[in-house]
Amino acid sequence: MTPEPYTADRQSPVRRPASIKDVAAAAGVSPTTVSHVLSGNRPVSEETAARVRGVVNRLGYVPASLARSLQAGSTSVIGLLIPDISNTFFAELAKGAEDAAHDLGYGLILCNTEFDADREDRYLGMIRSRFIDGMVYASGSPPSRRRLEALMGKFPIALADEEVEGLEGALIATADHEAGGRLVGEHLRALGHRRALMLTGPRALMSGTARANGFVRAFQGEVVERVGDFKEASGYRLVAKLLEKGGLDCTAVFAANDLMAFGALTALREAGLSVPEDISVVGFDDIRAASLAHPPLTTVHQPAYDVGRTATAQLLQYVSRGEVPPASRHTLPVELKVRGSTAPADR
Amino acid sequence: MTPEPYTADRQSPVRRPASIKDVAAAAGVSPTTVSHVLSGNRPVSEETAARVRGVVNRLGYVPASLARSLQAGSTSVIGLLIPDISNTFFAELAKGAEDAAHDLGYGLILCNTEFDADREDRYLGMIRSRFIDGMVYASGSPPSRRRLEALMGKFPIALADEEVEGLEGALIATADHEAGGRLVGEHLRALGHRRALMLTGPRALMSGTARANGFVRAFQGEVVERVGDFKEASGYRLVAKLLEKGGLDCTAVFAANDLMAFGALTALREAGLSVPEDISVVGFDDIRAASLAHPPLTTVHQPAYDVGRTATAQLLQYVSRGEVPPASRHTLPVELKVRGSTAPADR
DNA sequence: TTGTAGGCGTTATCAC
DNA sequence: GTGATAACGCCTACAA
Repeated sequence: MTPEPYTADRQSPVRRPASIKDVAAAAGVSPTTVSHVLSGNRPVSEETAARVRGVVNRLGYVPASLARSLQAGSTSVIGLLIPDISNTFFAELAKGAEDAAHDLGYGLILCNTEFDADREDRYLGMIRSRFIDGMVYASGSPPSRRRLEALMGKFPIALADEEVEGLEGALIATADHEAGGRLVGEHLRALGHRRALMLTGPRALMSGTARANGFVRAFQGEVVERVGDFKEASGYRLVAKLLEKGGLDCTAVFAANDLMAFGALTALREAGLSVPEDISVVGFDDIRAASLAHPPLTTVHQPAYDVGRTATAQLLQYVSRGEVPPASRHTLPVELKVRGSTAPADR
Repeated sequence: MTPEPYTADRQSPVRRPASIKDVAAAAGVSPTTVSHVLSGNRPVSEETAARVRGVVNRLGYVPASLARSLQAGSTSVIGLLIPDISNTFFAELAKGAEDAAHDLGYGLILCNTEFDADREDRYLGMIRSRFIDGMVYASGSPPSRRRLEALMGKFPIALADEEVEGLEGALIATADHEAGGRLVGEHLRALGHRRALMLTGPRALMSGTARANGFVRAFQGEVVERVGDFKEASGYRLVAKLLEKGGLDCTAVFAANDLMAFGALTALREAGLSVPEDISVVGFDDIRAASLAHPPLTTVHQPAYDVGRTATAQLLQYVSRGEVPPASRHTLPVELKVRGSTAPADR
């Protein structure tokens, strides 16, 4: 780099953008004044201000946010960590988070991990290196727990829709998973089901445990459990494997989320079983495709948008004051959506 | 703020994070040495290095990315602008972009605009203020064109899956929209349809124009056109309104994307029409819900992941050299997925 | 093998 | 109403 700023003007090499000094020099004032014209932080004579604004426009000057943030000690940007961007449940959650952030003048960065620990690490690095001021954590890859633990307390983090086992003292906003499980249990029991297959998510997640507890308690029947990973493929695989080994021996399936329920649906269909005549299927989340599917999926509606919005608003309340958030919990109500995938167990 | 860094140790106020100076002082070396121990940019005696690393761990030192970026002149982060995060088409595109970015050591920020011009502006501001090194633009809100035009050429921007009318000299990666339209036209014609309703996206988008051109040319029948906005609700509204006014007078509907096709499906069902018996429906994109829906939707499969990946890889090729990308175009193949929502037009 | 000094672009403090 | 100066935290010539 030569010390002459405005020399290189060929094609490709990006010209060095104008800095506040360039503007000041061109306007015949000090950088201080330029800064104040732009921020309005102190009075500037109208004449000077007009001249400065002219130069700003002519040079296309835009303050470097990096320098500004470095000096301010914060970036006014937070992150939202989610495991699977193509699950529309998280998309809705993200919308809530985005709206809450924008309301308070913060930017929101969406961080998608694909359930990948390395990727999660990379994104968490953004908060450790203070590229972002805080993080809403809506992911749930189990191996991340220890890392999370080390981070919380040092950096502003809020948990959305998910709790991590053993992690306490956190700021948490979740749906009422236990109630959701209970609603499903009661529904299936009322339909006469007495033996159900439960497809869960990874063990370390409290949301899953809470759902399972609520379900088992209310169902009061036999429950076969299989552990999956929230992906459609795992719902398919678990059911297909049981089918191979001589049948499900159940009249109902309760999947940890709608995606896994879709996988189960496909496996059942391929095995020649009809839903809900031969077997009932229930999901969790109530994503858009649930009502579109055939048959329309009975599922538990989670207020995804509100969960995202609440977690983010809570977090920002502390971030904006430069404080680490205290423990606090917000539990949002859920609702059972009875659709076409469940029916009485009399055959 | 008192000048003593390590005093405040109460509860909430976040303690000032350790800086390179703190580490240097604690290890009895200069900041330069700490920097080099961490970067490996010049040899450091093993003894010193070990001591420094010890202090780094003890203090939990993480270099401030802002300061690093300010000095380096780039952040190694790029953005991806999309209009609708809950459309899984964009989710897939984002995955491709994310993979390409990570492969080259770049971070990717997902920017969701909800088709909102203000929000798009905010996010484009990140590139003007150099918070990010470049942007993959996969949005398509028409009013943004003038802004985009001003930005391209000054900042590294690539267009993914979308071209904006009149915007030339850009780096572009899209699916073959025209071929997609043609495939649909041929398919419907072969089924005996002669009069079709075409639900388009906003006019300013070239992708829609290309699809329409391909369709009209291959269909060789009468085409009624209605302009929508890519949202499910608009597909519903347009069809419902025509139905109210005395029927569609068409045997087939070609929607600009799957979401609008779903909306059309709902409106038709509510009017007591069956698909495909009474009327055929075709979408575009082939999102996950398309094959799940009832009936499964005939649609054009776009290689969303590859579009995102290609656009991003192309962009980064120039960003990493500090160059503004030249004009170039990559057109990716599409594929017609014939499913249950289309049938012969003989009734 | 290590240290000193300057600069990245801003804003806050202090002085006039 | 306006300016000089320092500081945010880092990297990297240049020097020893």
